[in-house]
Amino acid sequence: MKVIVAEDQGMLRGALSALLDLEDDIEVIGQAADGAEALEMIRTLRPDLCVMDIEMPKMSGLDVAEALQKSKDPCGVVILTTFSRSGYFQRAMRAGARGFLLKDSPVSELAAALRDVQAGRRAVSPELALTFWEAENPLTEREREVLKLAREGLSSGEIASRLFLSGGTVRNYLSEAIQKLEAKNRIDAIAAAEKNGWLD
Amino acid sequence: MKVIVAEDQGMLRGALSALLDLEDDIEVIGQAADGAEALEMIRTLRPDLCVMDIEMPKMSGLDVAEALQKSKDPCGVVILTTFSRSGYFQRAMRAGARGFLLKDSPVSELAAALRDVQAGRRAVSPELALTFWEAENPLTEREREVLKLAREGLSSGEIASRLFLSGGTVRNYLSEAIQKLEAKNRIDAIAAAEKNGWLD
DNA sequence: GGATGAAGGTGACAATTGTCATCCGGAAAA
DNA sequence: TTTTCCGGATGACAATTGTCACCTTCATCC
Repeated sequence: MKVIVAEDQGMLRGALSALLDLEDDIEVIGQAADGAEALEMIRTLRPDLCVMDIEMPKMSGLDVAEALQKSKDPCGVVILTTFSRSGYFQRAMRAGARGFLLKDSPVSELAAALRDVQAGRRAVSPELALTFWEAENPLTEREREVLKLAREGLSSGEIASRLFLSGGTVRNYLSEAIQKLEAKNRIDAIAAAEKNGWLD
Repeated sequence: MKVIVAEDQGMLRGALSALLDLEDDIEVIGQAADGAEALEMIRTLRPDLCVMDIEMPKMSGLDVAEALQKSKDPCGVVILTTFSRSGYFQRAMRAGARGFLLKDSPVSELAAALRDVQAGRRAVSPELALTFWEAENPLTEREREVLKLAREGLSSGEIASRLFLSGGTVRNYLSEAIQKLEAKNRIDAIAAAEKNGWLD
């Protein structure tokens, strides 16, 4: 089967490609260093599968999966990620990903996952099956937006003018987010949201 | 030459070990998933070199390098890291590391670096040579300590009682840190310090 | 000894942040 | 149509955070 490897960290991308290529039934026909490049490559090279990192520049792996789904591209997606965050997993499943495994698994498991997916089965790291039951993202669009700007170190006032709101409203959203996440202040809230993959 | 690979992310650790082992002159005699395990392994297996990640559980790669230096262990250290942070680089050099490269380099470069170091030369990613000239950590011990607690989402008051200081003093340290780092507030300061590897 | 300066420590004050009660407008239910 | 509900929005208030001018201690240099 023909696969593409999309992963921004050069060493892992190269190592993974080399090892997968050693397998008799797998041929790596392309390597992408960011999401946009991956999408482009899938559309021109038409691989059977794509091994996709989530955290990448330009477009995240999840963005790419969603784009493929929208354009009804037949290329199967196997997500490969460092973090077992419930938000990531849920979004990946909704975006039609057929495999989801952690970068902690050995390469042999990745190869096995590729074969499973190619055969029409799903492949999910056991650690992640549990994640399925975890909480949904409790933040509204607005709250997420404000929290993301706060993460960049902006003050409430700056966030307000960036979003054309009053300062009070911004503080209000932050306050709601803090309570929903059971945090003590905005820093705590940012950490809590990130841990679950609820920002981005 | 006999080497050990210390890296917490399973997939990269396995892939790297497999590929290095394919080289005629390199033999991977051990793999460690955290710093403590790496140190233990170096002392019992006595490899020529160790490929060492920085961010690992229990002991960071830099902690291990420092421990080896203190005990005058002859094992050479090649640091392998995601981030080009000046603080990391400077600390690694002081700890006697002989190689320092980014996880963006291809595996072939890692193999070349191992040979260079084994031959008594240094091996440093070109991106990092510049880093040598970058700013030293401007934060005092106290400021770093306070900033690290702030990063966990603690309020000034909580930090104060944790360190047996008055609230005012803590705010004072944070204020100094904010100014030294040219940040707008504590969140910004935390981000700036982390970017340079000045916390930990 | 006395001057100098660096690092740690303090409280007063101003600015920013977090909380709350409340308001508004549109969609869904009655 | 009226009612109810809910997300979005607001300003008043209190708590927390950031700044500043000023002490203290202790080592260093004349």
